[in-house]
Amino acid sequence: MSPQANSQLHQSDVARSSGKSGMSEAVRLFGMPELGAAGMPAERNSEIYGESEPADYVYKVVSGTVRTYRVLSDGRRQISGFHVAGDVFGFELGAEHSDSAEAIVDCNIMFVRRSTLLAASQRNHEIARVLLTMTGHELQRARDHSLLLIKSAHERVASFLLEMAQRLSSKSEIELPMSRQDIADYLGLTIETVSRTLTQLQGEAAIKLLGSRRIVVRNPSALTELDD
Amino acid sequence: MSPQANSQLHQSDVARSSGKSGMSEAVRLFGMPELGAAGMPAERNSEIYGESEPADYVYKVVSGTVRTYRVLSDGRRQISGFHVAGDVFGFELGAEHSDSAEAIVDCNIMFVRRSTLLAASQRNHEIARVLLTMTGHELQRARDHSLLLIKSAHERVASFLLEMAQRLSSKSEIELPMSRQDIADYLGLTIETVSRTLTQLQGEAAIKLLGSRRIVVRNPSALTELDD
DNA sequence: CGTCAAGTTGAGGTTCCTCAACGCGGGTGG
DNA sequence: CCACCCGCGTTGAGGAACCTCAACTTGACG
Repeated sequence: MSPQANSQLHQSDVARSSGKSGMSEAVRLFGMPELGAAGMPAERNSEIYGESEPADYVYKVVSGTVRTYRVLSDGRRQISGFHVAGDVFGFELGAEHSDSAEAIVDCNIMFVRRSTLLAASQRNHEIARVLLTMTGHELQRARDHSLLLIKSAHERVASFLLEMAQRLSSKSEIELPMSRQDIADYLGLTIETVSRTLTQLQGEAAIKLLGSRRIVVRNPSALTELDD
Repeated sequence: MSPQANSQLHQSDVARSSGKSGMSEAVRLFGMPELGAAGMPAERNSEIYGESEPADYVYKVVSGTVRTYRVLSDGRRQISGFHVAGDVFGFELGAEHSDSAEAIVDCNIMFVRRSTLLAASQRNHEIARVLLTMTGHELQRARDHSLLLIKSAHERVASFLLEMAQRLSSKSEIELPMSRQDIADYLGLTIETVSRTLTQLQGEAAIKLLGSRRIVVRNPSALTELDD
């Protein structure tokens, strides 16, 4: 599925994204009238773009959560990142996407043409700077993810919970939009190991499970010790 | 160790870097007179910059091989990349380096001030474009590295050999500049597992070991099958 | 020829995966 | 309204992959 001209949301609807600290530059970027950003809904589990499709658009999450992932020939899937409101995804340097993107829950998405963005960056230094900063942030996240993958299962789950607590909740209670399978594929573990580890963390009084997707961080320092 | 004004190599000495396909843009970048690139030697195992030091310089390998890495609090080390002649490293968006860099063998290194580079990119669209492309390449490599880390030991070692064969040799014979410990820390394995896996690959007639650092790829397709 | 770092090999242990059964909850149809 | 079903999650038992610890080998260099 590629974005069509039938943008079913008005810009005014999608412009009030949450835009957490740090990434607010990307919010401004999509708000620039010269880029002609449009909006569209993406329903749960629908594909936004696929690996090796032409990378003609760059996307921003307005609401909901998106996963980007790559699959190996034998079907193993690695989720390279979760993208929440305010996050930009799908920006590539090559002509084709190197990963796929799917909505985890019903989402609202904005998009701009990549060619428009690149052309604008030739004229506008500010846009060029934001593009570089965005790519640099992605690089940072990719490296953090690599570092995550050399840790033990306990440490990976703890790091994941801290990351999610920081990114999608202000309080200590986390509402996870993704399934155990998504978490497992992000952490390079199996769903059973993720489940067992969460149970263990609860046993250590580090967290409390309120239903499978609601988690309270009870003892953040216990998680932080596992994180670094 | 930070680069000093005492550039002990003339530009003419260091300008003839090998500059393999693709990354040749970076070569041109360091050749631009307005950037005032300078050169320096870096001897085997010496630090080029350290984690959380100010990221005042951007570097390019002229000759030799460099490792960049991060360490966890308990001493585990992850090598995020090996950098050979023509590769750029040490470019950060933040004020501080997020990894460390060391020369694996005696190297010649060029460097430019980051502030000079960023200032130049404001005036020169070509430089801005090269910076973005460079960062994008790094992003691609970081993601490939993440994907590597979810594979089995066999697959990781095979992928590593293919990567090295492609990057630092034209023939099928590879001369590895790095130790087993470096390889292990790059692949998220132990030296024993790396050693055993190489022995096994030799047993499967996929490779031939000529001394610990010289390897002949005997059956590339056997490695490629493990790679994707 | 001796020394020392680097690499290899072996034995045993730990972590995580695999396969399987069971539990829970939300939706649908009788 | 209840019963059933089905996807999702949890728990258990056993096995495979990789790690740890230790001994031995190799090769480079004085």
